[in-house]
Amino acid sequence: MREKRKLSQKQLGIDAGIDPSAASPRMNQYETGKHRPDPNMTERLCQVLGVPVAYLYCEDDDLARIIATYSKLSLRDQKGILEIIEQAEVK
Amino acid sequence: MREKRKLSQKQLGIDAGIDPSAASPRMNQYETGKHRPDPNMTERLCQVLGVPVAYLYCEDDDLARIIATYSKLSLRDQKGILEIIEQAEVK
DNA sequence: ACCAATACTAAGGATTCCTTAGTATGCGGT
DNA sequence: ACCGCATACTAAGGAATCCTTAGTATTGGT
Repeated sequence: MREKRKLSQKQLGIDAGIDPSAASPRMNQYETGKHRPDPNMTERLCQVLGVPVAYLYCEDDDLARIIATYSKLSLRDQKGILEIIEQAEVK
Repeated sequence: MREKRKLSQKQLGIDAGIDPSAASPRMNQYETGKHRPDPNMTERLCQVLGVPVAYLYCEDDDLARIIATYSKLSLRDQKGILEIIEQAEVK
């Protein structure tokens, strides 16, 4: 017996702390764009999905990629990136 | 005669399209955290301030700094940063 | 001290979201 | 094909949040 792979809308909401009886409609309203999650819920959904909140607010795909990648690097590598970009700034 | 340097809360709001008679209290409510701007207003405020929306949603100060700095680099330098961070990813 | 500009607060009307109830669609098992 | 269940989706009203109006407090310049 294995676990399910894909997370349903409803289950994602439940994992983010929504009452199970309300999770399905709410998540659907988010996905269809009828409503938007408030900041707290946005935070929790991102935690479940494993992406930084900032990732959701990027029109720039390259920047989105940088954010997602950066957030998974070791602290050491993160600091390295920071230094490099600050070099570029003054260059 | 020179222009003013610092942007008041109110003026920032006006520049972002808020009715001048309401700009001061609204901006203050945002700055003090009593209320939060809706997504459209967030977008406009960021445009006026010249920062990407993602910048506001960073708890991680280093990442915030990266986002702000990156967004002001030349396209050429931006691509360079992207390559470097993708190197780090697989390393 | 005075004035003007800025910062801030309270309270209610306006707007948006969340919940409840329910319908529709997709899909595996028989 | 039919049934049963899980998932996806919608409507509508109560609940929560925001925006506006009116006003007070604070700061900075002369």
